[in-house]
Amino acid sequence: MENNIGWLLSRAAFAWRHAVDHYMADLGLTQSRWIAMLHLDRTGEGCSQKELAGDIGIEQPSLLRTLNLLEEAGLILRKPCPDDARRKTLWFTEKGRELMQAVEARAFEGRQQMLRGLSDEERAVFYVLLSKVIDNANHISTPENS
Amino acid sequence: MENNIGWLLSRAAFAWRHAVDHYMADLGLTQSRWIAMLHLDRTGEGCSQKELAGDIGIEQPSLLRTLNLLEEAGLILRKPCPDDARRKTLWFTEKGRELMQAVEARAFEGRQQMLRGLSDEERAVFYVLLSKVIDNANHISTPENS
DNA sequence: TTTAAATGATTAGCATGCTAACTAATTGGG
DNA sequence: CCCAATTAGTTAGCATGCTAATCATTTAAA
Repeated sequence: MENNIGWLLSRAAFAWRHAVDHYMADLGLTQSRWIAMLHLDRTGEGCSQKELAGDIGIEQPSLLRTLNLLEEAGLILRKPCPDDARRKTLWFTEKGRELMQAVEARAFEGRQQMLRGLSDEERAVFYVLLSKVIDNANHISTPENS
Repeated sequence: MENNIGWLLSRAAFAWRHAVDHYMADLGLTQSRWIAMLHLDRTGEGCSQKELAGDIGIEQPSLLRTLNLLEEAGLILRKPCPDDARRKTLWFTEKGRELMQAVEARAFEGRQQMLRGLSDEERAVFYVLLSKVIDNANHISTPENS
């Protein structure tokens, strides 16, 4: 029933988030938070909020709320940027850096669970299909022509 | 990069919703609203809020907010159920029923756009993959073992 | 029959994502 | 050199989904 694919897609995304949250629960992290942490590690400490938001693929205000919570939780720090007074740079606290190990492990574990029963080939196909849908969506708002 | 599938999944779902909203914009309906309307049509007028929520696959409070908005917009009505004073039955208004035609057409159009470039076979595979992921997610909360 | 358990609707509040609009700081063009 | 345009961060508020808890009604058990 292809007229349910859109709905199925949103349910799958929700289910995935829910499942991963389950894996992270005892670390006290929700998905948006550990995603922000993983990306901060990948992008590199000292980056700006805008850079991090860009790398994650969300808008600045969306990230900002999450960063506030991570900062309150004592996992990250914001420091002024010496070169540009508008910018703030992002850093892990000791506590935050220690948590990363566990986060990485849980993320891996959760991902394996969610993709259980899918062959390597199926995973690759899944990746491609999702990319195509996203691409189609991105080419929708602009046209207006035809 | 299979370690991005989860993320890609959530982005695809978001992109889909966004794109469909774009198609429905001039009808003044957001996704949750037209989904509720399509399902009310499918489930059948006179059903209870609980039934409709179950058919859509969301929780009652999630649906309730949407129904309030649809009612305010004059598209649906809630009537008391003669058999059971706890229940309320759901009905389209004239205006709501008329809108359905357009909604159906737009939903079809949007879906085709989002699945553009995917063969029938790919669509089928996509459906199966999404179902598997959802199934995996549903079997995660329970274990706690091993 | 009288009271406890179950059920439908609601309310309250969390977790995300977004866009729009505002502030402060930097950059660039005249 | 000064004011306009751009940029980073932030605030405000919408759109969804959820769980937990409350209220009223119905059902079931003692």
